Amino acid sequence: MSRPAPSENREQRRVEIVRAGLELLEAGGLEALSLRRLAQSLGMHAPGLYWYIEDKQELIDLMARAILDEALVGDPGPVGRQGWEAWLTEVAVKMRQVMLKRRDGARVVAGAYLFRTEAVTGTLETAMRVMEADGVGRDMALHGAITVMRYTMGIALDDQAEPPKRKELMLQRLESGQAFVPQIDAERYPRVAEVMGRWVQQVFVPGVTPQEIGERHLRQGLSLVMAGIKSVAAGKTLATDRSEPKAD
Amino acid sequence: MSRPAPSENREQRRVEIVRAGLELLEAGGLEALSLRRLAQSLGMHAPGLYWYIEDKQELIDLMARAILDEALVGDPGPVGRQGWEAWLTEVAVKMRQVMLKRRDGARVVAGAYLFRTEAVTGTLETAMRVMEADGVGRDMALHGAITVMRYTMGIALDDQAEPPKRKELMLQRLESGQAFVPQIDAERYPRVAEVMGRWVQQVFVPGVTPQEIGERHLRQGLSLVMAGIKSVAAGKTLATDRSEPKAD
DNA sequence: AATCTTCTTTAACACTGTTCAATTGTCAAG
DNA sequence: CTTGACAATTGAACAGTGTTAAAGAAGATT
Repeated sequence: MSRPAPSENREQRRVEIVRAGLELLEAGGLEALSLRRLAQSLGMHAPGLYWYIEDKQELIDLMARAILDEALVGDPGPVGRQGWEAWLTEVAVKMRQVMLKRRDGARVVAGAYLFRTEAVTGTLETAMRVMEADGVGRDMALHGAITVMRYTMGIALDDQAEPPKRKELMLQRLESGQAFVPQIDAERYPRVAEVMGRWVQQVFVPGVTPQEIGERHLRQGLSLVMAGIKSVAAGKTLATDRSEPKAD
Repeated sequence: MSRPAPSENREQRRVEIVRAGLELLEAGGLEALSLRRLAQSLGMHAPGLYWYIEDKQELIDLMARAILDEALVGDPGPVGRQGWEAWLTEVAVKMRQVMLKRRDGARVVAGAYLFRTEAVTGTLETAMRVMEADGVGRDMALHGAITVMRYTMGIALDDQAEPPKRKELMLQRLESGQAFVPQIDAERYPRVAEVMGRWVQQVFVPGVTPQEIGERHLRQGLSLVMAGIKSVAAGKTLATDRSEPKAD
């Protein structure tokens, strides 16, 4: 009945709440993250949470920050002979990883207005430093780094968007060993059907998890973006351009 | 009391429901999209909707499809001397536009598992056709086109992620003519702060709407991706690589 | 005239986030 | 010791959500 520890620090309890929230998320996805359930898992009742957080939205923001921090905080930047390309790629892969680790993790991060986190800013700064040292222009550097992160977000979201129903159906077809024809009309869309069909084959390569396939896809998309950065930076076609992403 | 028209086609009513849903979305965002409100706007009661849709999720899927169709259906492909680069860019811009037109439109599209829509497949097919004709390899073409779309999704989401609170605060500062220092620690993140500060200035250029700024940003990000595609396609460094995005 | 099918409503269930007043436990001052 | 003040928590309630089950109305079919 009586909570015995009133001397605890508030901030400390806050991170405990966030941690519990993340556990709930990991277990049951976003829809399982209700304040009552969260409170119960902490041995208290829902309204009590409002002493620590303003909103459910604030809780989600904090959770999003925690997720991103897990990937970004303490990153040393490129090590040894590692170029900014390889490093940025690894950072993106790590971001994807921590988001996909939790069910709906990507949605949580996307739902919060995340891109002004301390950790993200730090990573951007590091990226700019090493890119500038490599001859990439200032604006181009920041612009490129932001592009990389946004692309990573987009792809992670898409990775997790697949609703459970469809996932089950896929597994069923896979187990029953069916021919697995992707539902693409080969008559009308021959090119897409052909390539998709070929890609789908590779899902069956044993020993390769869907995780790895998604990661490989991310890496390939990133290689496009990176190549674009280098190519444009070398040609200086964008250098005189004033780029202006959303301000805050 | 009594609905007089029983001879209506079910599919027809379905699209009416979707249209009403989109209107509701446009007016009040995702949180205003409740089944009761939707039913009321159609002159019926919430449970009646379940004769037409399975789920609220299905409704959202249909709405997402409708939004994307608005941007993609009937697109003629590159016209005249327009190259695939310029065309794909316009397609992406249009996608962003129809999503941002509705409040939370991007979130709706992202929430549905959208990337197997007929319209999207058609656009991918067209993209592949023109890109192949320009010497881009098959896999590279599809991969590049998908990358463009995913990046567009990511950026649209970010555009709409800004919570109302923060938007108000920004407007307040803007109106009060304050110095508008972006909350970035210039000591620790000098590069980011410098460039961001410069970018933010441009928000004040009169006659330029936030819409246009966001669009310009999208175009710039896309130019990176496009440059990447061309550069990699020319160098063939990815040609022998087996790219394998998520299968379905 | 009775049955079947297609829609629609009423009532209810189990939830949700959130607010408000009342209540505890703890420590310091009178 | 008692009295407040304060931090932390509870119970009850509100307005709303998606969803289900059963009942009802209207036409078409038999």
